[in-house]
Amino acid sequence: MDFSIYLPSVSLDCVIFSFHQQSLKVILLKMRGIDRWALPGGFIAQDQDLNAGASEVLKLRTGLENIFLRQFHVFGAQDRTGPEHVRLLVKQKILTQKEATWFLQRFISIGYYALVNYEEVLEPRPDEISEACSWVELDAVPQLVLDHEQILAKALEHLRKDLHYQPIGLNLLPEEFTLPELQTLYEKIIGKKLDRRNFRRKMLSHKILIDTQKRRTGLGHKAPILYKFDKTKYLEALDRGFQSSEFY
Amino acid sequence: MDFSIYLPSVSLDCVIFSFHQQSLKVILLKMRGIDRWALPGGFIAQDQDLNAGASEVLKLRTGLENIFLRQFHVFGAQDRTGPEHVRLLVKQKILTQKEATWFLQRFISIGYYALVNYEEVLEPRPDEISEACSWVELDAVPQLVLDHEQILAKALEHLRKDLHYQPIGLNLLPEEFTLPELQTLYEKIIGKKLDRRNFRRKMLSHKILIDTQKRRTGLGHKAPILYKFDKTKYLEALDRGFQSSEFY
DNA sequence: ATTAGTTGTGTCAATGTGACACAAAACTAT
DNA sequence: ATAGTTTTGTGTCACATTGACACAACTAAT
Repeated sequence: MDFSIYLPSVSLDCVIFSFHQQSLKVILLKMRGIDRWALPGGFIAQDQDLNAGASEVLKLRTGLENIFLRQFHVFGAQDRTGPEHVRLLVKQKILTQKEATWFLQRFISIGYYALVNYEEVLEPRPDEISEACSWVELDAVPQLVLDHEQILAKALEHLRKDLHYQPIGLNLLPEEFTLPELQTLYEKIIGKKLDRRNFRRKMLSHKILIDTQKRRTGLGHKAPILYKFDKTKYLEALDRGFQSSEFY
Repeated sequence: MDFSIYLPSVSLDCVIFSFHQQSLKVILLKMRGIDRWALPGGFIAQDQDLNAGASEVLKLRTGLENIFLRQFHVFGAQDRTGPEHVRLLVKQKILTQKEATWFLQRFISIGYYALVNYEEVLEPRPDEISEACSWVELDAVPQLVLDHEQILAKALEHLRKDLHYQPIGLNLLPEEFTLPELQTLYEKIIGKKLDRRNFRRKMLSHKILIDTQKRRTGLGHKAPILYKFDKTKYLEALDRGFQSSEFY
């Protein structure tokens, strides 16, 4: 592997969220030779835009393109990377000496979070230095390498904040979904239960949902209405941001 | 100047805001040999934390320490930097050939914004490749180099958003200030006029202001009350963030 | 003293929020 | 079929917040 095509000192890490079976999940990679997991990451080619680099990482791991992807923070502590793991990988001949030199640099890492549709991701794909790649439930995240736990926590924090301004769900839910499902998504993100009736009222007030006139059956109780997003209005809300009173 | 102490590929730019004579200002540097201005920026030493690097830039330009400073975005377009200006500086012998090599790298730039008290900044200080450094009114910003206009615009956008969650003013206003002054600050940031009475009501409801029992006189009209921030509550509000209803 | 310009306080209607109750629908077990 | 279980859709009501105002009080200049 030739790393000279990449910008030195700069890496990026992606927190890839999805929502499946009523729980929030992220993609993690199991590192070789160490009992720790990591966020999928990568580097930026010399001739590549930063955001394009992030898209590439995403494509590599999920096979998806044109996904909701957002920069949220740069992690730049001087001691955020450590040589131990790299040395181990050399000893186990997973990395060559030359490759190790690259990884032993000091990196700052640009954190991105992505929102993807679980169903559309066929099989998360690992890279050279990891032996597995899979979806992990947010409240069952194992020990991570380096500062990746901080990165994950910060991503969630930003996602939570962004919820105040923006609609969410288009990228995380299937084409059609019920309001209770959307509510669960919100609850998982903000970490607390919401009142059904108030949630419905507020959500419908945004006028970004379309009643498909269909219902989800087979659940052993009253069949909830299937909605889909009004994409035009959704995207409009996404960059205009909703609510906010006279000033804040 | 020896640049080998710095991390390659990485630079940072600071949008330093202050509020003076009822208007928002930023510090800009007049570039040598070209009729353009730039945001104060810098690089990160190999053994320095990223945020420490930003603090250092701030200290260098304003003389201030412990200032409100926040990362807001990374600018990483492949073509965001250009060789023309650097070549000119070499021709004019402002930069040596070796120094030029450093500047001709591709950089990603981490954007920071800072909020400082105008009064406490003695005299903004220029660097080697700039001939002047001064406060410029936000609506009188001249042509800037590279993508600095975008950086400035994005900084303002973030400042505006952050206003929704956070108190502001402690870093921008003098120790004591009047409510109309605070209101003008808000108006300049969000770019529109606010209703005096509603502004006062909302601001006081946050309970972060202390009535100093003094008034500002000499204005030719009713003397407004001087307030100061309750620092404890202010800082608490800063990291807890105020308002936000049941979910968003 | 009068005037001009602003500030502090208060009111009121409209809207939004939080806390609830109840009936309707779909499946299950009998 | 019928009754029971569960969860959904709808609606109400008190309370808080918001946006749009009117008025009196105060300071300096004339």
